[in-house]
Amino acid sequence: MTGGRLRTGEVAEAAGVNVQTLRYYHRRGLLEEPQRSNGGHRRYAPEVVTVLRLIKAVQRLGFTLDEVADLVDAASHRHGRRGGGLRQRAMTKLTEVERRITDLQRIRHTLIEAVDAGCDDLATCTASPHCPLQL
Amino acid sequence: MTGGRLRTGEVAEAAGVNVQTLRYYHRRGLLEEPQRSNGGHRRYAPEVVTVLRLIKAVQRLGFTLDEVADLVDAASHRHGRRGGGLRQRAMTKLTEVERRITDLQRIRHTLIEAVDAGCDDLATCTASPHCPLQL
DNA sequence: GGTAAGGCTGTACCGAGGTACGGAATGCAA
DNA sequence: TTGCATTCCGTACCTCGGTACAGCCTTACC
Repeated sequence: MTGGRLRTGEVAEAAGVNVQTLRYYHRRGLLEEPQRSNGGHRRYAPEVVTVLRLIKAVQRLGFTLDEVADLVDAASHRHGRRGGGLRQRAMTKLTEVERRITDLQRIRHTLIEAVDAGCDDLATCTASPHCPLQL
Repeated sequence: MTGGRLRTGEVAEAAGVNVQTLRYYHRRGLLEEPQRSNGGHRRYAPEVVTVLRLIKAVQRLGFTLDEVADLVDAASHRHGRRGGGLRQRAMTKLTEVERRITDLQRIRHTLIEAVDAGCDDLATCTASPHCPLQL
């Protein structure tokens, strides 16, 4: 299991990210630097593709790259009660997401009211008594 | 109704925005330039405060400043079928908002699954068969 | 008239998550 | 060995909605 190392472009393609994004993730400390060829080109172990997909999956759950870096970091050198807290972090993120949902639902109701009010013009709508925008 | 003009700081304070924001809105074409004093200081009609509050209200509904500028523009020189379409734009924005809500709800479910799965560490969680993150 | 507060302009910066560019060096196949 | 594709690195740029700063000028009040 030591052969078959991948070059930057191959990794990027396999993981569905841009080559620049890969370099950016290295700079951000999300991804550790792989081996290099004699000429300095990166030679990735194939597993990095899974790591990238994991990063993208966690990101889709609403975690920022800083949070992802933290999580990945915790996961990599977990020894004796270091690393983890994933469950706690997911719960925190969950309440954040729920708050964003209720915000958007309030916005949704206001938009529905605006559509129902039927006025088609800002100036006349805001002047009317059933304008849903409170100024 | 020609007296009582306001200076920049007074308008900003009354509308609850930063002075710089006011200038920024002028640059963006959201707000038309008011009269000036001989020395070049802006002299606002008091109505601009309402306009600012309107902008903020529309923005809270999820419209970008470009869209707000468009709306304000349409409202100001509405003559013969120009201006309007507010209802249509609100409907479009409504479907956008609804899509964001369903996205967030999907994320919410995945987070709940992750919490329920109970694994506290990325590395072990992704290796387990009931990991909710599909890579 | 003096002086402090406030306003003027242009320009730079923030954060988040990338994306693009330029010029040089490397890798790989024919 | 030649030639083209790919990668290297540093740096600049992008969006969005502002915010901050510097250096000078105006206004308002006493």
